[in-house]
Amino acid sequence: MSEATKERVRAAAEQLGYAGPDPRAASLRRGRSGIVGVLLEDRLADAFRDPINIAMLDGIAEETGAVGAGLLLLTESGTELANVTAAPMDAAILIACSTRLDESVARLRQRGLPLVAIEADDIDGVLAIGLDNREATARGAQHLRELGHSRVAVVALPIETGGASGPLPRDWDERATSFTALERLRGARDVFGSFDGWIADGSTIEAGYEAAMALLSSERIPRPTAIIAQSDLVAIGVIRAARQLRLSVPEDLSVLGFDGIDIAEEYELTTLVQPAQLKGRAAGRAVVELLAGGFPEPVGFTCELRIGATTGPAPS
Amino acid sequence: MSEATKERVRAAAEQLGYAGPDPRAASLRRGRSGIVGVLLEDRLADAFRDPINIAMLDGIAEETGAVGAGLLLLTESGTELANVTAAPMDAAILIACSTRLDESVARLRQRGLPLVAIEADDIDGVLAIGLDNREATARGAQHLRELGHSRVAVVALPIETGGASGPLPRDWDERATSFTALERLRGARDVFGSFDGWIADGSTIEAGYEAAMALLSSERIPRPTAIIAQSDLVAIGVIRAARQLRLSVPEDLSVLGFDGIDIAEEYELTTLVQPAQLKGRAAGRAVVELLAGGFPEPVGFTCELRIGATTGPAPS
DNA sequence: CGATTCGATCAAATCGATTCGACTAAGATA
DNA sequence: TATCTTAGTCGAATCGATTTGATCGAATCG
Repeated sequence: MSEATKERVRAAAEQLGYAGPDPRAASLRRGRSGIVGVLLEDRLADAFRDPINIAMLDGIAEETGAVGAGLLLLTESGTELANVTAAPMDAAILIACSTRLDESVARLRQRGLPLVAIEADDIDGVLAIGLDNREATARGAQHLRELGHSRVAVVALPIETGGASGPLPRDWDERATSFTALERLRGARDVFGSFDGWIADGSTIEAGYEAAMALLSSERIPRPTAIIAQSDLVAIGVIRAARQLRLSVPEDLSVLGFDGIDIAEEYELTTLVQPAQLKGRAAGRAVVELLAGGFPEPVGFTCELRIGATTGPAPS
Repeated sequence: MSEATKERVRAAAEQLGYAGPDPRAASLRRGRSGIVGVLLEDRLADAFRDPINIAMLDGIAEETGAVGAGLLLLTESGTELANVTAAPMDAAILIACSTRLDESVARLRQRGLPLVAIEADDIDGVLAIGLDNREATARGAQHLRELGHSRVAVVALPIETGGASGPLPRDWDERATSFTALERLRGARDVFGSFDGWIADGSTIEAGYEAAMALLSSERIPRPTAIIAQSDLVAIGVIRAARQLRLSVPEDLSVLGFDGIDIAEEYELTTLVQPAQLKGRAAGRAVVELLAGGFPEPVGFTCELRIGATTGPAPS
């Protein structure tokens, strides 16, 4: 096209007040909107309070951003089911969703969207990005056992959406719908058989504090010598509760975390370090491949046990 | 419609493999996609590292989610300019964007989208959600002056996109494009006239630590008796650097923060508490109103000076 | 009983970019 | 010179839901 013509077109567009090609029309015709949905279980503030989720999201953004796709945040709460149905996205990434029963996931599948799930049950047609939650927790538990601990308690992440915090029910294996929490519980059981536990209100320091207070000052159950926390934030809360109760860590109480977030290093937390950003990147890359018509393989990541200063020999 | 007909339709849809109404087509016809864009200056991981942004985003989500709109995350980096142009959104919220010159903002305006800017220069047709950055900083600075400080230094947030960390240039008033950093610098100038300063690498503890190390161990400039940090995270970094250098806070060095994030309370930080979530809510509500054809008013929020344990009388 | 109205049903036009096919013109080759 | 490419233009069909206007039947009212 000649430069003069270009200019003439530009001028005409200007005069007519043409605001540029309408993305809506383009996406209808092309069948692509350039949007990848990210479905989060929690409400936004909760989801982003945990550095793990942020790292994952960042990994996702890195890969999807590279092909010019935007990230649409979707939460399952309330009226937003409409959102899941009506959002013009090309694919979706499910983060920590209870995929088994969930209605929104069903809708997404029904729409025929390529789906990638991070840490979820295997589902037909949904590409899984996994983490060895169970084995990793077992490894951490084994570490505690080797230190002589036998009376351990678990502070679990919420095991079902909308569930309240409180003592971990005996039948958690049947009741839990949150995949990650469930797998980590199983890992603890693999080593210790049965144990007491408390469900925290989320992956936050405060929730960990509350839970540990309940566990450590209960008259109903004997005080554990070690606590397996299902996240580092929770573990930090546990440590604070112990301090509050004048228990020293690790002399009186050993604390095991999960995640390996930055702040855990300051506390010299013994924890299971997971590659959160890589997980996100893998999910992002999988989505990109799926959209390009490829057939990406499921990916599984493993955690590394990092021994810090919060676990020690069981008190005699 | 009769129940029988309904069922017949449903069956037919099932048989034809109809995947539900196509949101792309609906959004073309209706002229609405149900998506609100959120334009962030930083890359995602940086933006979400600061609890302030998360709180804001949560506030936004609360209001936009209530009308069934999803949030599309957009960053200005690299190839994503295409994104800003091609994303099918109904409106956009600009967070901490350098609105004056920015190309992406120009594109958004050109597209005729309703725009809401949080903490930005006034622009025609862009609804402003403001914060009294300048006055609040001045109030904090005044507090320091009343404590007898005269040699203060500022650790500033990045004053331009892509700018490196380093000493604060004398001509910051002309060079800065980041509205928030600029206003807070002006607030400090209102009270102290001139001062030394260092530009941090972002709103993180590490960046604050680096900056304070540079400021406090410099041989070029006399050691300040107080440091004005432009965010709480930075302030915490400053405190750590002071500790590292065996300076006690507030005896040897007073530290003033900004934001009032949760973690600041643990440090008993003297800081300017801003209503971050309200800011987000206001922006969200404004967008909703704009989309409904209303004419919302600009909103301005104010910070509250919370005096903690990190500021004290200047050493004699 | 005829006329009016209300509701339901259906066909057609619309949103705006993209893509496909046809057609034209200019240049290259036999 | 005639034919065949190649490039470039242009009109028309398409994506799929929504909305409007028209048509029809039934029920109500005078």
